[in-house]
Amino acid sequence: MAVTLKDIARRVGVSITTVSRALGGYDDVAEGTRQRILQAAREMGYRPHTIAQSLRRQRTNTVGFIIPTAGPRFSDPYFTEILTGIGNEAAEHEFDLLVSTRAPGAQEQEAYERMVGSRRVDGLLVIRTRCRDERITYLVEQGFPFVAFGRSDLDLDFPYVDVDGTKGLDEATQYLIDLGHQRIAYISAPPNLMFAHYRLAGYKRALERNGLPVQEELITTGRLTQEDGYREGSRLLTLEHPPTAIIAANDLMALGVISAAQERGLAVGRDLAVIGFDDIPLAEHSHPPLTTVHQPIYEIGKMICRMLIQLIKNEEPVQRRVMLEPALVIRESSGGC
Amino acid sequence: MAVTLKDIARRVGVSITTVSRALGGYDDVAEGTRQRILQAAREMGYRPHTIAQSLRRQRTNTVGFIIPTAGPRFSDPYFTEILTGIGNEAAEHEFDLLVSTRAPGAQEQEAYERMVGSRRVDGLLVIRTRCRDERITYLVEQGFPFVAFGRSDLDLDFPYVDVDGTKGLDEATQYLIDLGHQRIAYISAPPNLMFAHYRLAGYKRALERNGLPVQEELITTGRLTQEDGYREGSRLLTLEHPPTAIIAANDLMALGVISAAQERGLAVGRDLAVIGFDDIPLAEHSHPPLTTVHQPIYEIGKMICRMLIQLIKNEEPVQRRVMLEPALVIRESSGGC
DNA sequence: ATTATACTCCAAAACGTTTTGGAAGTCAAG
DNA sequence: CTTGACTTCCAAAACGTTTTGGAGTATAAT
Repeated sequence: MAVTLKDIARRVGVSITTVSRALGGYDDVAEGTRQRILQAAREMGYRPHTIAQSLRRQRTNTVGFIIPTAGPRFSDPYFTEILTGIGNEAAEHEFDLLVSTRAPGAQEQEAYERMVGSRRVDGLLVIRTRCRDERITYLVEQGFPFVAFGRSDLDLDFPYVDVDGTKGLDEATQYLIDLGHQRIAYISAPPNLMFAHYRLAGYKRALERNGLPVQEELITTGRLTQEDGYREGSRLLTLEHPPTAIIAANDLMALGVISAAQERGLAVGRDLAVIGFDDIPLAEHSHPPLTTVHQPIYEIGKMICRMLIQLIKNEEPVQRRVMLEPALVIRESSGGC
Repeated sequence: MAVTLKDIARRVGVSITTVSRALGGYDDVAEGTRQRILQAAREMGYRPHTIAQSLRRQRTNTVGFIIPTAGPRFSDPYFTEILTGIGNEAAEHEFDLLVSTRAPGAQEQEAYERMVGSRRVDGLLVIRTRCRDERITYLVEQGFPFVAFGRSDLDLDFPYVDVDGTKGLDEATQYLIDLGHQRIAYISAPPNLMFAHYRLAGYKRALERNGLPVQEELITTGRLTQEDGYREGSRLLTLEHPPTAIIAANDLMALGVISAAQERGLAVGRDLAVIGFDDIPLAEHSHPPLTTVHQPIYEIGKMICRMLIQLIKNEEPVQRRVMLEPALVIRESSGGC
């Protein structure tokens, strides 16, 4: 059986209270007693019973994270990276991480209600914010602590971190225009995702600023998978007047585009420029290496987790809205280097 | 404030016990009373306090999963997929999932001790078993329920699921030999990983069976990243007598090899055959599509999670050792189709 | 010698459940 | 009218902590 405060108390010949206070570092226990207690605890291999602590303190020291998956064979490396960030930061603060994996929809909403209602976690992390995001409405309504990765179109005040996707796509587009490209296609993200709009806006803004037409036939949408990138890339390349450059809303789709181009015998970087977004590790070692808009995914994971924990502990006034600058990382897939 | 059994009891005019029993579905509460209680619970939005339940029942209904990461920018899609499997299966059984992310080493061991000692989880999932795996020794020693993905070289009896890597690599190698390849290189995994040995053994077995020499210069090792695949691939291709085929211990490295080959102007599938292992979704849509040894990662995640939950509930006699057959998926990267 | 001040300690309550071991009440059978 | 068997209910203990509000004792100040 696991050893409890009671066991230590009995062995040292002292009350449970005193053991608790000695271990808790309070100064109302004599130095000698404290030593005997610490020693006994060590010898007996005492570990506090987290569940009991949580119940009593009304604090679980746990953050929740519901990963919005897309089907069973879901394997976006993006999520591993952000999860690593979140997990490592949580560990640093001695917080645990409760994870759920649910595809967006009713079951996902239920998962949120479960986590909030059952009081298993002190706060939640929301990623990939959506238009009229019900998760956010719900959490704000419940007054439940959370931090989001991504802004919202709801008129609600909540803490978030985001990357300026408009700027990122503007820069990427401008870079291609500067290289002389006139027909630049864009594979956008599902329109219910907030970032889809920001990035699309950046693309359009750059075109317009340079007096280039925004052509509907060059704008398409994919579900952020490599497969969709491949499919949409193929479509674009078989257009009567195919684009000379393709930007994808994320790296995975950009990699799909590269496959599509290579299958057609095009040399990516020479015959066709390709740019992605995210800068997942895969991007650096693709062939050719992918030009992409870098966002510090791991750091963002750490950051939102840190902010949430601050919020929970209501420590120092948290910076509630963090906007990060993306950076265009130029590699070979865009040519011109 | 959250509503408790006490609140319902007061409102319905009945004891806490009765409320608990009504909600728990016991048959010692009158039908009328039960209805009034259920109704009140619904109206008041009652949600059981999981922590309190756990404390009382001495069961957390939570499984733990410590992801062995490799550095901050860790983003192996393999882990997202297995996590999705685990998470979805857990949800089906109304179990929660507590995740930690730790690089192998002292901190990882501590994470295990924390999870076990603090009694926050009812069982653990161990993946990527290692030689003389301390995690396994520890868990067996503690008598703590767990299920592993991967066998062990320890003389211990524990439940696991594994894929026959020897067979997988044997088949892959044989396939290349049948295509006429004589110089087949192999990029192995870090030797502390159990699967590294099984796969390597399969490679050697096939060579020997066919009377081909096992050449040290054609066997190398990478840390399972695309980067290492690229590096080792480059090295192999600049050998005086370069191989005509390269097998990598996982898909990510195989993708790195493809990059290395293409950079040298080799047409993968024609000038060089490449085969991976895992069959991550990325493999299907690379260019050219990657021939690889398929293992059902998502299903394995579900399976080990299901087995663990059975173990915890000590339901039906669990099948303790599951060995899955891998299947060679032939795509273009290996040529010959 | 009294009072004040530290210093150590602890009993008991509380967190929200589940479970045990009856206590009432009702009803049919003897 | 008793007895026994059901049915329906509940008080209290327990799970392992933390925290509150003192109690007791020794020491210092008056």
